[in-house]
Amino acid sequence: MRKMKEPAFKRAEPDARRQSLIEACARVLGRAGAAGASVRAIAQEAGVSPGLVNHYFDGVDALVAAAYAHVDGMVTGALDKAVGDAGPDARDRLDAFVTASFAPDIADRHLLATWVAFWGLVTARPDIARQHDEQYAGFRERLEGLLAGCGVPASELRRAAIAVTALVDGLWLELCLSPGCFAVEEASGIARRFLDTIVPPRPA
Amino acid sequence: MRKMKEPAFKRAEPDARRQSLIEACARVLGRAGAAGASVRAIAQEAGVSPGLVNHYFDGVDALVAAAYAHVDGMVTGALDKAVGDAGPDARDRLDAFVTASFAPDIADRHLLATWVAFWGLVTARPDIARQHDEQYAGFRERLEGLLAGCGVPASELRRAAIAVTALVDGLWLELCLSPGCFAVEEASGIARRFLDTIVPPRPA
DNA sequence: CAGCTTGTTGGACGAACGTACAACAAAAGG
DNA sequence: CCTTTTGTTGTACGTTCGTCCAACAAGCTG
Repeated sequence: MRKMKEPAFKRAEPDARRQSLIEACARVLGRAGAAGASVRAIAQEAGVSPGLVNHYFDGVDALVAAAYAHVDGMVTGALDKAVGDAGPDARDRLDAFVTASFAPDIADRHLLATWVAFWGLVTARPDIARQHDEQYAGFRERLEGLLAGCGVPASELRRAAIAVTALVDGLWLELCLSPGCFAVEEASGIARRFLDTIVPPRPA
Repeated sequence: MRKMKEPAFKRAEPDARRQSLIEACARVLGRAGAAGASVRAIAQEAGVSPGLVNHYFDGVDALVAAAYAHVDGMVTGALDKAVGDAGPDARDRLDAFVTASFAPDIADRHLLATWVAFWGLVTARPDIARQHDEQYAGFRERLEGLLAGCGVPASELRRAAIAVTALVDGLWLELCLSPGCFAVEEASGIARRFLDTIVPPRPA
């Protein structure tokens, strides 16, 4: 039997390699927290040599920021899908949005780890603080659209979006940190009842 | 002039020394984040030699946990003082509680850093997760007392406390992360309006 | 003042870190 | 098949980390 010399490694498209590093970073963060997210650990998780991390990213911080953006995009995608599946009714779509925020794969400790690692960088690094501002504004903008569809007047839109975002985030955070404290159904129930107080009742 | 030989160091009561290390840890966390909170940095901040940290705490994690407990105690104290200063009316006391949660020295980036560092440990360490559960339960219990005083029925007390805690925490978190996004007055206004929806109106 | 207790020091040690770079090899082009 | 390109490797370097512990000295006791 002829010995086939297998390639020692495979080249990848730069974007694909970046993506695999980002996902490896998110996995390491979920498993070992920010303290364990070293260049070596991430490279090993991605199955590449340590040198590649610095070849694609300017240090671990930039990689964590990219991982945050990636996870944020996944969450946004999941929420958008939930809204799309909810049908045409505006209030149903809004309810689907907040309910999906507490789905098991969203309100998850491993996802929280990426968020926490990112928050840890916001304090010290102005450029990352700006990234947070932008992504947060995007989240609120999306929510404002759903609220407007439910008849929330434009003058109250901003305030309502801030409030709903805060409540959902607070519930989501506590759900991740203390999963046994209250149930997912309680969280979405609380959020929906809150929506009742800021969304005009449906026309009969 | 006689040269007085000053002592090279001063002994301290164990509790006082622990306290000074805890406060130094909180300051370092606020300045440099969890990444910069090394044994050496904390010891230097406290003005002692590095060896003392391991003499009083089992590693940096335990010190961070103690710093979290300390900061949490300070926040609790500030909120209690605000409630005490609010007078006898139950609703005034409840309003004071949530308003004080957004005071400049509470909704502060430097305080958030301690929280974030602690949250980063919750994921990986069961004992620290338990500590979080306990302190969070304490916060909610306190809030339940205020809500009960306002006439919230016992059957809804738990749900209401979870909801208010989540909203306040969500607003507080965003206020720390993006101070320019909305004002403190907006946050407390949102929280108070929410309280109107779960607290029975005052008797005329 | 001498002796004892122990809080405190400060450096030694190995491990792990981020960084940088020369060598290598996979894939593409001629 | 040879050459070129460049994604990838692996290592070496200096730094910083947490841990440990023998030596030191502050302050109490007698």
